[in-house]
Amino acid sequence: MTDRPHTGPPRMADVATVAGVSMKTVSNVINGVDKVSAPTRQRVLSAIDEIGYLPNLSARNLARGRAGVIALVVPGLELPYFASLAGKVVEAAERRGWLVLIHQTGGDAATERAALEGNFAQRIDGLIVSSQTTGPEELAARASTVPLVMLGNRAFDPGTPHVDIDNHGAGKMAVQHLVAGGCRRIAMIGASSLLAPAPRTQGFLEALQEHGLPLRPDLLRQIPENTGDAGESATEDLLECVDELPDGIVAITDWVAQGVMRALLRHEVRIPQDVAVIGFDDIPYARTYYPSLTSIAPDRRQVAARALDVLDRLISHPSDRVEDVEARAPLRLLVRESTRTPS
Amino acid sequence: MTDRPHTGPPRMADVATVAGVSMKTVSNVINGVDKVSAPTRQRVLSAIDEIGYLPNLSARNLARGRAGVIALVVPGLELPYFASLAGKVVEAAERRGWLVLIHQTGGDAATERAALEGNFAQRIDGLIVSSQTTGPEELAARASTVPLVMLGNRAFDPGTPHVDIDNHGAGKMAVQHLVAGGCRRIAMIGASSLLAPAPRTQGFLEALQEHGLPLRPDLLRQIPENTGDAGESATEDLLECVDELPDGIVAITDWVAQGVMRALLRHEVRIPQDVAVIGFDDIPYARTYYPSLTSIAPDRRQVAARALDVLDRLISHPSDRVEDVEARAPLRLLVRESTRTPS
DNA sequence: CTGAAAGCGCTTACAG
DNA sequence: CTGAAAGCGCTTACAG
Repeated sequence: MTDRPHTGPPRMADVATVAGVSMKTVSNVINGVDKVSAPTRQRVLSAIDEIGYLPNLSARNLARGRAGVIALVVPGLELPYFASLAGKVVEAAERRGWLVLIHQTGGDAATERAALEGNFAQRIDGLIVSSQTTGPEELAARASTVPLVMLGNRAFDPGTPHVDIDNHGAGKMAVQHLVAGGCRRIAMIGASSLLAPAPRTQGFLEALQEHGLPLRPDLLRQIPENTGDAGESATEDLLECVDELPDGIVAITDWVAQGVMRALLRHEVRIPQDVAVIGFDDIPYARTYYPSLTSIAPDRRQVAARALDVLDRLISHPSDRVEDVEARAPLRLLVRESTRTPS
Repeated sequence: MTDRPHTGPPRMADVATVAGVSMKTVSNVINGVDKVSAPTRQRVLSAIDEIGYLPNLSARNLARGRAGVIALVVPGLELPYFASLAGKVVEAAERRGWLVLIHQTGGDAATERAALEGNFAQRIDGLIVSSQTTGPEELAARASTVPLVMLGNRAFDPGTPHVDIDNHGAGKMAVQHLVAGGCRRIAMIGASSLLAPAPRTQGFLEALQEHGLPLRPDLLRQIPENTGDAGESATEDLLECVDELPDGIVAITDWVAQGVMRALLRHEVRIPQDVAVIGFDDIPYARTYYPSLTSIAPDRRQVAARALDVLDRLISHPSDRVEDVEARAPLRLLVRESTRTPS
């Protein structure tokens, strides 16, 4: 052990002493700024290893004028979808040297607005927001200049950096899968208004048409919020009001789908024999429901990685044109017990 | 707007200028160290408000010799139990001025060991570990001196700071609830070995005895890991091997309970009419299963708050006696559809 | 209570 | 490529 005239954890100066170089060189090796000759580089790396040096990020960030922290704003980690997403974001951020401040709004609009403005207990360098309630209006009203990336399936103005999935395609994909399994009367729980159909509903409608299936307005149900409870009561309602049962149900999210399945099971409707059910998001528990739930979802790891790519870019080059900073994650269909496969 | 000879976000020096005091006084007001006269204090607070000052935590932490970061080590945010726990820890930490580095081990033993040693990409001031796999042996082998608080239902050596629930009491409570609902043949999925029963199993056994119910070894099932799959196959096994069905099942976790319910439903066993099911943890989705799951769990907010109390203490007073740093969170029984209530 | 100043451990022009 | 030094924005003895 080389003795250092210093108590406490090793500092960059200690590395420099051990390696017999200047701090500048150590810094160069660590941050890969200037070129360092291979042998020098090796000596520095050995010294780092020998004394167990770990950069002091407080000092680094102070010198760089950064916080080293990005915030992830979600309704809450109680919701498996956001929890899983947060896990992927944390991982992707760790790889890029960011620390993630997870901020839970509890779905509260005021809390969310404050978060959009970057009002946290600490300074942050950037912001990722995944929310059901933030839309174009809220974003237009934003005053903060903290770089922001939106996540999720809301429609945004063209100028908003966001990572999204192909919702139109997802809606089509759901119908196609149900039709392939033999469904002909397909309902949608959590559809948007037909007057201004959201992309997923649009895809749903388009696929019906492509397969020559009639549009039955009474099988399209709007719900006040995308929760299990809302899905359950909408399905109860559907079961009572409709003269003939649907043979397939597209639920706007997996969570809603679970409510749908609860209602069906309570009415002793068999899944998928009587009614097939498909959701979106692939929440962790979709695969452990009974029956397990077929779902359409992007690879969340990819969503997180793209969001961080975009955010990194916005932080490093604030002047980048926003048109370039949209990204779409590819979709996967995860077939499980709640739907029939083509025979 | 007061003009400042400075670009970038306002600094403490700017607050001092505006308030007409020294930086020391501003610091005193913010950190509440020395007494500051009420009028001075007011002037400082107004100045902070006026120029929108937010302390630079990198600078503060650098000066204090802290990282300002604690790590939370969990298997993964895909698991609703740990996700929910992480949410509570993040909230409790935010209130105390800590930033939480969430580290997911994926259940990997080597990754977990590295985390126990505090080997992260960044320096941390303390560590909270919630894990199914870390036990007394791993902790005894620990070399790091980074303050650590363990969370969860494992048995630890007396010297380990940890926040726990009364597992023995939880086991008893589960049986008592089932018995109150009329159950007489009670099984346990995820029991520990009878040779060295863990507290929860012990409580289970004790409660059986207190109610004069015989111990039926074939109704006690060990499982390799606490997952839905393991619970499902153990229950399948139980249903096939046993001559008479149990009328109540205690599952070691809610996740396991879900597997139990899957197996029961598949065999067209009615819940709770034929078999009542109770789990532990109150994972977010327990209440949306069909049938919704009765569960015993602590208030996770309290668990998180206590863990941070303990960790705060360990960080501030490293010499504190460890006997003082254990904490137990009170239990709640959440009665739902999967069990019968006393008639 | 207040002020001037050193120091935390980095990064980064700047001069060699 | 290297070195000496200023500066990031705080905290905290220290002298008043």
